[in-house]
Amino acid sequence: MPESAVTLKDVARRAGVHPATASRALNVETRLLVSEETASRVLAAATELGYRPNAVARSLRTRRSHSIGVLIPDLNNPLFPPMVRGLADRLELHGYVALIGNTDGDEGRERRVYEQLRARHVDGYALATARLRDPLLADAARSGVPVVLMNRIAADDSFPSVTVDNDAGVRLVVQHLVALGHRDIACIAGPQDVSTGLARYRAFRSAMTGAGLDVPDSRVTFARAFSIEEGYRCARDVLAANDRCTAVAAGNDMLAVGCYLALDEAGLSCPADVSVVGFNDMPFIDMLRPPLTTVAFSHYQVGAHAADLLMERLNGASGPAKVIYVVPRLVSRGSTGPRS
Amino acid sequence: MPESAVTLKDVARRAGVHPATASRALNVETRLLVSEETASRVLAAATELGYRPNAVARSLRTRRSHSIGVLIPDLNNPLFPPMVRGLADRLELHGYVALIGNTDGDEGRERRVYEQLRARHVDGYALATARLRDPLLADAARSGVPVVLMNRIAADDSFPSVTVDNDAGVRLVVQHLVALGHRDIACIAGPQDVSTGLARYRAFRSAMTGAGLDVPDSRVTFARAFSIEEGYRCARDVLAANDRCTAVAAGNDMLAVGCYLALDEAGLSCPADVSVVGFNDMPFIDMLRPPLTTVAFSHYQVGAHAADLLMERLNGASGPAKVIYVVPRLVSRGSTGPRS
DNA sequence: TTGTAGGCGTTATCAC
DNA sequence: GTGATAACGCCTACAA
Repeated sequence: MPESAVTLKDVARRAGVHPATASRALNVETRLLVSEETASRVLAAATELGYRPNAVARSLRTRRSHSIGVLIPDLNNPLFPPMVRGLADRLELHGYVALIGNTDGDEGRERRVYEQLRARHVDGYALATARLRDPLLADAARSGVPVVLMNRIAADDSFPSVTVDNDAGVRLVVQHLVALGHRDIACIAGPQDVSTGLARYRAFRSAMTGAGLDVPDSRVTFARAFSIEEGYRCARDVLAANDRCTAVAAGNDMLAVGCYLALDEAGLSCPADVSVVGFNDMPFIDMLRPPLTTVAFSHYQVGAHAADLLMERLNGASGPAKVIYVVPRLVSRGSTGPRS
Repeated sequence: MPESAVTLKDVARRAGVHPATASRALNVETRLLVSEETASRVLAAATELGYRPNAVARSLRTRRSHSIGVLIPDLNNPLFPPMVRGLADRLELHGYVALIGNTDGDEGRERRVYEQLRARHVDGYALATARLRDPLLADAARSGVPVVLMNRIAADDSFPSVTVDNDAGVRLVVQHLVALGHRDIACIAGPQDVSTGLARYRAFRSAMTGAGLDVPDSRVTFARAFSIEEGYRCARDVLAANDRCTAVAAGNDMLAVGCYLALDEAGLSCPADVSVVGFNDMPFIDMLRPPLTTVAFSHYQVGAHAADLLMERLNGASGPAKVIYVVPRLVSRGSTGPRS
């Protein structure tokens, strides 16, 4: 296989036409401008020479890089790889490639990666890092680059977004626990500056009220991050309050795992003493002991939908931003049982 | 506000110099060619205007894209995200960005993604997908693009590579099991067409022999993939052979997890009836029940080292290919116990 | 239907 | 030291 030094000019020469004609023949959009016969001659020459168009030169000319910047808060969180897969798979169908950046939830790093990607002239962004009020989003909006939000959405509906229906998910959680006889239910809420944290917390309060149950302040703690460590810390706090809750609704699976650790430490058994419910049904969470009851939805679909919304935008659609809510379902496993 | 349409020409005009001079002033490498005074004038103009160099145009001219293609067999496997992080973090220090492609272990897909990245003129590749004898590698070698291998290496040492020391790791495993009194040890080996599968299997045989222990064929099964499903299938086979092994050494953690399932199904307890050891110490594996005894090493470091080797190559180093072996250690957890 | 020409933004290579 | 000029590979009015 020869070096990819084969250029359009080479193909043209081989086919006995002008480079411009070769270009037209090779581009699907403009092929109809060229005679059937020369077109096939050019195509033949191209394959013979192993011609690969130079994407860089093309980008410079067309001002489209056919690449999408993707910002992920934490690629180590198993929730995100499937989302990235869904996004990248779908983008690939349209000839786009994803540039993935990890931000560690750090605002400065987020900004740096964003600018890096911008310098590479990505055609759009898919952000899984959105905070409810996010200066980065404001900038992005101003710059006019298409942006879609995954998993987390913004406070206003100005961006096309894909997220799980957090309200519905939390309702399922509370219903499940209530059906098992639980009335004293604690909440380990996620960070309140991102939509998933806030929406689930609010939904929890509202679902509890709807069930005629009280939520004293001592039964709510707020995690500063969706991490195992924070789940552990918060669960300890709740347990220390010592008001005998029989179930815990965690803001996501990571927090639930932290909760497991705290229960272990306190010598409490799950679900015999305390039931635990998570959110996300992330990979491997069913392998824990006990397997975690949680709210499931297709992470892959979130990414795939996000790609679709982005493609719409890139193709010039410009109506109001669509917000897609993926439907969740409760997966009942071993971490929840009847009230003791 | 539209894209930062501010170009080098704008900066030059504002600074009252020729674009070429502005270019020299802004490029660290060539700044010394320009007078101190004009340099600072150009820099000032650049910041005032918010100039961002156009990476695409620069690539076209310099034939360097400052991007690296990364091929991952399965991003959903928690082993890989930390490796990608290590790689990307290190690359970023040098102004490079990683384009990540997922291959699903599928050869066709792998080829497609590779070509896609090539069309984008990546400056090099980091491959975590290498088979021992890999046609893709042959092509890559011929094309002259720098390539490094992560985690899996090739049959010959012709590529700079980073991998865990599989031999040492497996020796630790066998020593550990033998010290616990086990003599009847089964092996669930990974695919033999990749280095991790083959090296660990061979090391197992050799370590067993070294310990004076026999390895009948009935105690070895070969997984067709490093997946939970295959681990389950293989473990069932081994158990069906019914020759009372008391320990299982799995080719990696995924296979070990599959082994857990088969043991559960057979009504056997781990570690009371059968001890299980994995390899990789992948994230979350310590949260299983029982927590898996396994061989640990820094996944992040593998990626980081790979980036370093790649940078060396990109900077023109051309000696024989270095192969870095990361040192493993055994992490003893709850899945191994004394021979029953 | 095909050829011509110009330029996307940057940098390398000349002169001055 | 700085300016001029010419590419890098491709696309697209416009002309023929």
